[in-house]
This record gives sequence, structure tokens and C-alpha cells, in this order.
Amino acid sequence: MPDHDSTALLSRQTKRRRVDIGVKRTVGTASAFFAKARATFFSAMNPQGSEQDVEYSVVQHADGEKSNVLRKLLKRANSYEDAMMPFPGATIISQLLKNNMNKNGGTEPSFQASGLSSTGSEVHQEDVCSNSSRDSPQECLSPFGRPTMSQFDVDRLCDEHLRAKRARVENIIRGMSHSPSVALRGNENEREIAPQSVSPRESYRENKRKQKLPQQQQQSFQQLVSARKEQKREERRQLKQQLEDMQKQLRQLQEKFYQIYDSTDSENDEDGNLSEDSMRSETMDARAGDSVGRSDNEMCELDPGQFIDRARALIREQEVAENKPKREGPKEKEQGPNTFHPEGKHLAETLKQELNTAMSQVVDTVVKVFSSKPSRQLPQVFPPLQIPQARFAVNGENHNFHTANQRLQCFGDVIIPNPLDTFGSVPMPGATDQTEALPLVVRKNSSDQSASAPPAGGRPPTRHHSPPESLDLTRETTSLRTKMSSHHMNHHPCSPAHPPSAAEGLSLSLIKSECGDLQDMSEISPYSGSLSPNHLKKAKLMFFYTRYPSSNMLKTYFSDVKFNRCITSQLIKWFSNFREFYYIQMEKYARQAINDGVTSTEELSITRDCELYRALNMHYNKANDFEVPERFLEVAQITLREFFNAIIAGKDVDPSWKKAIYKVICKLDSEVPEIFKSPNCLQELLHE
DNA sequence: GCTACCCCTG
DNA sequence: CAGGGGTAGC
Repeated sequence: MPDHDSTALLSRQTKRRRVDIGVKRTVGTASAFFAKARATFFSAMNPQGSEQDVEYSVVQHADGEKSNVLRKLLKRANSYEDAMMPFPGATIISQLLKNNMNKNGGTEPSFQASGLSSTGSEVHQEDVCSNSSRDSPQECLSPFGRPTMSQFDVDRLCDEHLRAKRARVENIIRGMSHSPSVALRGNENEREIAPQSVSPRESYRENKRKQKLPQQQQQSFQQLVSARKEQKREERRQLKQQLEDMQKQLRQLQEKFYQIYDSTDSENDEDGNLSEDSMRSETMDARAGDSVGRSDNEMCELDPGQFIDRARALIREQEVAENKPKREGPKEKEQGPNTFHPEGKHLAETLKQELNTAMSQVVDTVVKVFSSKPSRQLPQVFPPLQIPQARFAVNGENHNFHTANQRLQCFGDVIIPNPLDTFGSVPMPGATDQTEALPLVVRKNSSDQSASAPPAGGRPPTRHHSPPESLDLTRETTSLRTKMSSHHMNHHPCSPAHPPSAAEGLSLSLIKSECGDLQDMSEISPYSGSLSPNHLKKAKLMFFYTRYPSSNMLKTYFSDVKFNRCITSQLIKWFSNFREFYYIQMEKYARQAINDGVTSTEELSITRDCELYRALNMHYNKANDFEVPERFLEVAQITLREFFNAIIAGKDVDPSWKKAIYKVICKLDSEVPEIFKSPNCLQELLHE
């Protein structure tokens, strides 16, 4: 029995292990029946494997089904041994014993057969079976079959042989008519509580059988019936006692509940009644479900110890269930504002206060966290506010914009001084501009911001008080833009490996440019690794000698520049742009000559007076402070004639018709004077 | 795949 | 003049 009690509390896996242990432990004490059943079980589970293997597999891998089967067998064996133990759930035990005995067959092999075949009452038997169960005759046996097998009954039956057996059968039948019919009415929980309702037909049959019984059998039958009734009464009494105890507990809890909340209104009474009613019904359900209403299979699953544990667990569940609604009741009532009790109101107020306090704390915490990182968070939260100033400074076009673009002036005036006010009262002049420039500022690192911050962080409007010379900078603006673009090309996209130095370089160039130090770029040069406007000018002058400079040549002639991929690309791009303009002009004048009626290339010549030359000179030598080499005039004339001939020949229909011209022109590059190799070549050249 | 170049747009 | 897309050669 202790084994069974503990087994009910163990987990499934533990059960498996215990099952295995139980197998070995109970082998010695089990009856031959169990040994046989065990062998049968194992052979059924694994017909090919040895017994040891099967046991191992059961322990290690047996699923719930296997363990259940094994457990059933064990329980049956043990319950068979413990069958005579007085026990409140005797009906369950009886049923288990009935099943064991019936399925065991060999225990009392002649029980059924003799009882049915020798009495000549097959008709009655079959009739009963047909009414109680459609299953095998064994199923017709009453759950009370086992208690009838007390020593007294057995002795009597042994003496009276056939008639006694008949009496037992009749007793079983009788018992079935009084006890809940497991086979047919397993789920009718009310049956145990409500008075037994016997159908007229059954009652008639019963009476009919009673009349047929001999007096002796009537006597023994009456004894058995009375014993059965006594047992049933005891069972019912105990269940009733349980119910009363639980109701008592419920009342106590209800009293406590009302004491706490001083409930006086009827609504709460209704709640209490409801919960009590529900509890009562649940109690009944639990009781009926455990003792009566369980299905046959479930009953077979439960051994006596498990049954007790199950009942206790259900009682505990009931207790929990009846406690729950009471504790949750007031909380639910708080949701209805008009149904507050004084204490409920107080509780509600307290809860509200607590919620407010908690919310306040949360808000404070969030604000605290937010304000504790102003340097990091605020710039990211309000990035657009620094866009205008940064954009102007970085692009170097702030002067022009400040004089020409009133909208951007508004940005400088309004937004920059107090960024936080922007979100308050100051209207936004152009939100689109802000969002457009936003990525530029966000991408900048702290050093960039510090570089651009001085004009912005302080008082941007002071730039409208800048010296006049800084406002009108047509030439300087171009130079500055070139310088900026040089920095941009050099540092921003092309030097990701050195962001700090890039930022420093950019900052330095910005400061220099804003100081108006633009006249003497040669003093600023070399720009340690960057291209200056003078570099651009120098490149333009070099174009007069070479249209297709190699990268090595560029490195040679721009020795003051720290070359990298970006510098090289930028220089190449410069010359590409030079050529582009050059060829455009050539094509343009070639077509113009054709339109003017020129028929021969002989008529095409380039002099320093011609329009084409002026255009080219204006583009590459705007200041006209450099004497264009004569060779460039020759090459330009050759190029113009190439275009003229190609267009005359109609080669311009080919999309790549210019490639042939490029091929020719690229061979006409001449040597660039050595003086261009000097970093100060511009000074030397322009001073001449 | 990288590079240079052309072509186009802004 | 810068920048981007497309393309061809290496």
C-alpha cells in the first residue's frame, strides 16, 4: 500500500522507473498470475527480444502506453492482494477485483460457466446481460461481486454449490440494479445523489426473479443485499461527510470574506450564493466523478492508493476553487465604479494612487535617462537644426546663399540660434530643405560638428556682419568650392580608414577658407594630400600640353599632393571633363563650319583670334595670364578637322564615331614643361 | 572585378 | 565641375 500511495504522487517518468523496480520487487511476492501476466506482457511488447532487453527498453524508452499497461498489471496484482482491506472506495476496489478475476479467468474458471449452464436460467441471465451490458457475460458481473466473496459467503456457496452460485449471480444482478451501472450510466453523477430510480420493467423482472428464488437463497440473498446496502450507506455517508465538511469550510471562508468587506448588500450575497452553488455542484461532480461517475476504464486505472490520493487532490482543488472566487471577487467588483463598498472604494483609491506613483516614477526615470545623455541624444533627436549652418560651411557656399537665398537666410536667422525653440513657437520656413539636408549632418562626427559649430554654435547672425569682401567672392567661391570638393573627394568618401584625420583636414580647410585666406593659395599649398584650386588651375594649364595624361604623369606633376585613389580619380576626372568640354567645342564649331558652307578642311584653321580659341582659352585660362602654347593651336585645329571630316562623311550616325577622333588626338599630346613639376609653378608662370 | 572612359544630368 | 550610370578592356 505505501508503494501505491507514493506512486500516485510521482511523475510519469518516475512512475516508469518505479514500475520497473516494482516488477523486480513484486516478482517474488506476486502470485503465479502476475508472473504469468508479466511474461505475457513482455512477450507481447517485444516478442523477439529477451526479457532483460525488454525491461531495459521499458525503463529507458517506454512510452506512456507501455508504462500504463505495466502499471495496470502491477496494480491489479497488488490490489488483488489488498482486496480485503476495508477502504472507503470499496466499490472501486471491487470493480478492479472484478476485472482482475474475470480477465484472469483461471482463478475461478467454473464460476461463470457453471453458473450459467447448469441452472437453466440462461434466459434470465441473457436478459440481464442484455439490459446491463452488450459486452461479454463477464461484464454483466456487478462491481459488488468481490465483496460477496467474503469468507462467510464462500463457505456457504461452497456448501450449497449450484444454488449458492446462482444466488451469487442473482445477487450480482440485484446489486447492479441498485448500484450505478458502470457500463451504461458511468457518467450519470446524479445517480448517486438522487434516489435510485428503477424502471418499472426492471422492477418487474427483479420481483419476478425474487419470486422464483428458493427460501434459502432468499435468506442468503437478503443478507448479501443488506451487507451491500450497508456498504453503500457507509460510502454515501462518508461522501456526504466530505461534502458537509467542504460546505462548512466554504461557510467559514464566506464568513471571513464578509468580515473583511463587511458586506451588506444583496449583490454580494448573490455572489456568495453563486459561488457556493457552483462550489456545491463542483463538489458533487468531483465526488460523483471520483466514486461513482468514473468510466470503467478510468476506474481500472486507479488502484486504491491512487484513488485516495485522487480524492484528496480533488478536495484540495475544491478548496482552492472555493477560495479563489472570494479573493478575486472584490477585485472584479472594483471594475464597476458604482458597486464599491467603502473598503472597495478605499482599495480602489489606494490602487489608483499606487498606479499614479508608479507611473510618475516611470516618467521620471525615462526623463532622467533621457536628460543624462544630452550630448549624445539631443543632436540625434534634433539633427535638422544644425543642417543649414553645416551645409553652408561645408559647401563653402554660405556667402552666396546668405545674400541670395532669403529662405536660407531665414534658416540662419531663426533656426540656428535656438534649436529647441524650433519645435515650440517658431514656424518652420522650409521643412523640405531640412529633411533634405538631414543626412549630411547626421553623418558627421563630433569633430566635424565642432569644426562647423563655431559659426553655428555661437551666433550665426554675426555672419551677416561679415566683411564685404567675404560676401562677394565670385572667384573665391569657385576656388573655395573646388577646395571643398577636393577635401570632400579626398577625405570623405575616399579615406574611410582615416576619419579623424579627414575631419581635421576638413576643419582646417574650413577655418582657412572662412578667414578669407584665399588670395595666395600657394602659401596654403601644399595641402598635404588634397587638391587645391591652384591644382585645378595648374591642371587646366597642363591641358594645353596634354589631353590624356597618365596617372604616373599626374603623380609626377602634382608632387605636392599625397596621392591616393581618390586624388588620382579626381585628377583623371578633371582631365576627362577638360576633354569633354574640348570635344564639345570642336564638334560644335565643326558643325557650325559645315552649316556656314565650309566644304574643305583647308578652310578650317585656329588662330588666337578665332571664336573657338577664345572659348577654349576662357575655359582653361580664364585669367588669360598664361600664354597658350602654339602646339595646342595645332592640335585644336587637327581636332576640329577630324570632327569636320567625320561629320561630312556622316560618321556621326555611329554612336561611337568620336572614338576614332579620340584615338587620333590622344597621340598628339606633347611634353609638359618641367616647370609644371614644381609646386610653385603657378607663381613662377603667372609672374612671368 | 577593377579601372578608365563616355555620356548625361545638375 | 561633380557625380552617376553604362560599357569595354585588362
